[in-house]
Amino acid sequence: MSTYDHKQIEKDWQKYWEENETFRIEENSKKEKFYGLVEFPYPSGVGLHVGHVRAYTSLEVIARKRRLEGFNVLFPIGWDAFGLPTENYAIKTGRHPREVTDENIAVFTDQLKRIGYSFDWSKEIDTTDPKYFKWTQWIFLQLFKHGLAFRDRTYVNFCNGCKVVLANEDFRDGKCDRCGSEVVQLEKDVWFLKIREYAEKLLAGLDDVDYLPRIRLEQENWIGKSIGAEVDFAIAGHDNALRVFTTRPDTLFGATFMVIAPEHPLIAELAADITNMAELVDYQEKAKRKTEFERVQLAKDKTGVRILGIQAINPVTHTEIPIFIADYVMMGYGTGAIMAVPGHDTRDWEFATKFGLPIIEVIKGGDVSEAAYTDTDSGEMVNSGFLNGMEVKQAIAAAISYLEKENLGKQTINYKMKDWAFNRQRYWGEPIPIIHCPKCGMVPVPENELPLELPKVESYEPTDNGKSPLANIPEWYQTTCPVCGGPAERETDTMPQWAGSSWYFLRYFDNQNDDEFASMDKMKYWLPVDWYNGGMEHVTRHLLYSRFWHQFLYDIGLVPTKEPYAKRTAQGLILGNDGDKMSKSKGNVVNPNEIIDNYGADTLRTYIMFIGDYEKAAPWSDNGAKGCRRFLDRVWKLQDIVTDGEGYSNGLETAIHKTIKKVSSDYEEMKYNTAIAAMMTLLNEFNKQSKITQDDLKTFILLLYPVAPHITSQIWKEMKMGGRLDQTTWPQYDEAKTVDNVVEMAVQINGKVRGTITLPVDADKDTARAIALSQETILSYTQGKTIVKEIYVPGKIFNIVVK
RNA sequence: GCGGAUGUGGCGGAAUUGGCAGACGCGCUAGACUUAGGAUCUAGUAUCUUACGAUGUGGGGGUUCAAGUCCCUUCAUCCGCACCA
Repeated sequence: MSTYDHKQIEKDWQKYWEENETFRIEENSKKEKFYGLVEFPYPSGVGLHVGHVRAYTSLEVIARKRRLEGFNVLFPIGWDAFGLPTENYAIKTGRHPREVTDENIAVFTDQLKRIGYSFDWSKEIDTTDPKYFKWTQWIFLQLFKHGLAFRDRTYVNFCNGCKVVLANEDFRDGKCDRCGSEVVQLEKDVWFLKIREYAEKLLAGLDDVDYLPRIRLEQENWIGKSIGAEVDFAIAGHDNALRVFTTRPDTLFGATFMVIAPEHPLIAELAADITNMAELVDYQEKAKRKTEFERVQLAKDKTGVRILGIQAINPVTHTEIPIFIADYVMMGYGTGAIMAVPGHDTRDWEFATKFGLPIIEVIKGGDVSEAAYTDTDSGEMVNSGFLNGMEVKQAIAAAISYLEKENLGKQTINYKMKDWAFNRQRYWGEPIPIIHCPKCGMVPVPENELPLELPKVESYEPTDNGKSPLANIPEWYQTTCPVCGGPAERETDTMPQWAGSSWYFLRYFDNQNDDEFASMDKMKYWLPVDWYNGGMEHVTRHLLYSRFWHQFLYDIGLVPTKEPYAKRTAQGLILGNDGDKMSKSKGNVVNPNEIIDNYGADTLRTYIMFIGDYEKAAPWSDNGAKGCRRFLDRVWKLQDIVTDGEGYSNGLETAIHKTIKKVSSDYEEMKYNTAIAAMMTLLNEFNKQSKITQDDLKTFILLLYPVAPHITSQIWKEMKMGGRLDQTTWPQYDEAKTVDNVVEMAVQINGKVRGTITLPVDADKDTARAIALSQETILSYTQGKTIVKEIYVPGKIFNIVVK
C-alpha cells in the first residue's frame, strides 16, 4: 500500500476537481436545487482566518452531501472587497486600492482552494467590480425613486483617526471600531435609507423563516418594537402642545414634570416666552459636545435645566407642571420628550429627587419616598381619578380610550431601530449615483450611465473636514444635470460597506448578466437561499439590511420571494489555545496554512468540525489537530485489512447502519463533532475485527467524504471502488438493522446498578427477572427482602424495588 | 437595569421521550516494537477507599422506582441590548 502523502494527494484532487469542473452548477436543470450560502469574506491582507474555515466547512459538508443526494447544488463564493482596511493600507503604502484588493483576493483564492472547498468558482463575484456595483447603484436608485433614500442634516459621528463619518454601529464606547480614535459629533448632510418603514415587515417576516432562536431574538431586540401612546400636553397660554411617547399611559396621573431632549425644537418655538434662554443654550452646547457614549454611559448623575417662563398642563389632572431639558432624553427615540413619572421610573425618580419635584404613587405596592416602584407589570391604580382601583392592564386600555375620545392622544407603536445611515466619506466604495443640480435638486444618474465608476486618481486620502476624497476632484464631480442640462455636481459620498453585501446572494447564479441584476427565471429556480451560515456578529445589521433590500425588491416585483434566506445558522468563535479571542497582539493566531502544510487540508477540516459544539466558542488545540491527523492515518490504513467478501461483515452490519443514520442526521443538525466521533467509533470497531469487506470500507469512505474529501477520494481510487466518488450516492440505512437484537441491560436494586444482564431486546419482564435473579450478586440484594415493585423498560432498564 | 444562554473528569466535549453519567478526542500512566521516539500498537485513566463500597453533572431543596435531564431556589460565567420613556 502507498503511504498517506497528504501534500501530493490534496494537490492531485484539487487539480482534478478544477479540470473536471466537478462543482459547477447545472444550468437549466430539472433536478431539485440546493442553495448553500456562506458569508463572503472581506479579503484582508492578513489572509484567511481559522474562523473562516469553521464558517465555510460546515456548509461545505452539507453541499458535498447534497450533491451525493442528487441535488443541483449552488455553493458559491465571492469578495466583499470595498472597505476601510484596504483603503488605509493603500494610503499608507502609496498603492491603489484596486491593486491591493486584487492581491488580497489572489491570496484568499489560493487559500480557499488549498482547503479543497467545493465552490463553483465560475460564479465568483466581487463587489468592487464595476459590473457588480453597477447593480448596487441601480438598486440604490430604485430605493431613491421610491422615496426610501433621503438626505438629512444631522449630527454624525466623525472619527478623528479615519477621517470618516461612522454609523452608530461602527463605534463603541466613544472609540472607533477600526482605529480606536475618539469619535466626535459633527454636523453634516448625509444619506439615510428608510429601513424603519420596513420595521413591521422585518418583524413579521421572521415567522416565515427558520433562523436559530438567538438570531431571531437579536433581530427582534434590534428592531425594538414597543407599543404605547402618544399624548399631547398643552403648554399653558399657548396653542403649542408638547407631544410625548409613553408605554405607560396608565401612569398619567403620576406625571409631575416633563423632560425634553436638549435638541428639541420646542425651545426655539417658544424662545420669546422663555426667560432663561442663555442657561438653556449653555446646556445645549455642553450636551452637543458629549458623544452619545458619554450621554448614555457616563451620565449616571442626572443633569438638566428647568425651562423658565413656560409650563405644561397635565391633561388628566389639569395641573401645571414644569418642563426641563435634560440629556437623558434622546431626540432620536419617540418624540424626544417624555412625561416624567417619578413614582415609577428610576430615572425620573433620580431627577425628581435632585430637583425637589413632587413624587406621586399611582400604582400600589412600593414606597415612592424611598425609591421608584417599578415592579408595575401588574398592580392596582391609586391617586388616579377615573383609573382608581383598576388593574394596570385595564388602566392602560382605559387611559388610551380616554385620550382618543378627548383627542389628547392615541395608541402608537415605536421602534428603537434607526434609519440606516447610508454613506461613507471615503474613496473605496460605490459612488452614490446622484447629481445635485441647483435648479432641479437631487437627480438620479440615468440608469444607462451606470456603473458610475470611481475616478482613477493619484490621491484618495480623506479630507479633514469630513468630505469624501472625491470632493477634491472637480473633473469627476463637475457634470451636467441630466434633466435641465445645466452645470451640476455629483454626490461625492460613497456607500457603506453594507451595501454590496445586501444583495450579493442574488448575483451568484447569474454573475455575467449585464441587462439585469439577475434574471427572474434563474431567481425563481434558485431562491430562496436554502441555508445561510455566518457569524453572530452579522445577524443584526447585515441580516436586517439585506432582508430590507430584498423585501423592497419583492414589493416592486423584482424578486420572486418575500424573504431571501429560508434558514440561517451561526458558528461559534475559535479562540486561541489560551482561551482568549485570537488576535495579533496576543500572538495566539493560528494560521490555517501551517496546518495544511504539516497535516493537510483534510486534517484541518476534520479538526475544525470536531473541535466542539458548532455553535459555541472553542479554544484551538494543536494536539487536537494532531489527533485528527492520527484518525486519518488510521483511516488510510484500513486499506490493509480489506479482504474479499460481499456486503457488510456480519459483526459490523448493525454498527454500520447505526453510523449511517447518526452521521446523516448529525450533519444536518450541525453536530459535526458527534458525527466524527461516531466515525471514529466505527473505525475502532473495524480495527477490532481485524478484517473488513470492501463494502464496509466503501460506506465508511462515503460518510467521511464531505469532511475529508481528498483522502477519501484517493482511497476510493486506490481500492478501485468504481466510478467517481463525487458522482456516487449517499449511503442508505435500514432502520430495522440499526437496533441490536441482543442488548446488555443494567439491573438496578432500589435504583442502584447492581449488575448487568444480556437478553434479547424484546424479552419480557419474566424473562428479565429470571436472568437477573440467576446472578448471585443480584440475588444477594433480594434475598430476605420483599420485592415490592419491578420496573422493566425493554431495552433500557430493569429496576427491582425491595423492602 | 432588561433580555438570552451556559455551568458535566486534568482539557475539548458526549448523553432520544427521565433509564448503566463521562461516548469520541486530547493529555496522562504502564507495556510492546525500536539504535532512537516527540512514530506506531496494546492496556488503563471521574473522585475517595487497601478492599467491600461510597460519592459524583456550580450550590441548596423537591418530584420520581429512577434526575445531568423535570420543578423551586441560589450562585457564577458568557453574549446581546441599554437613561428606549
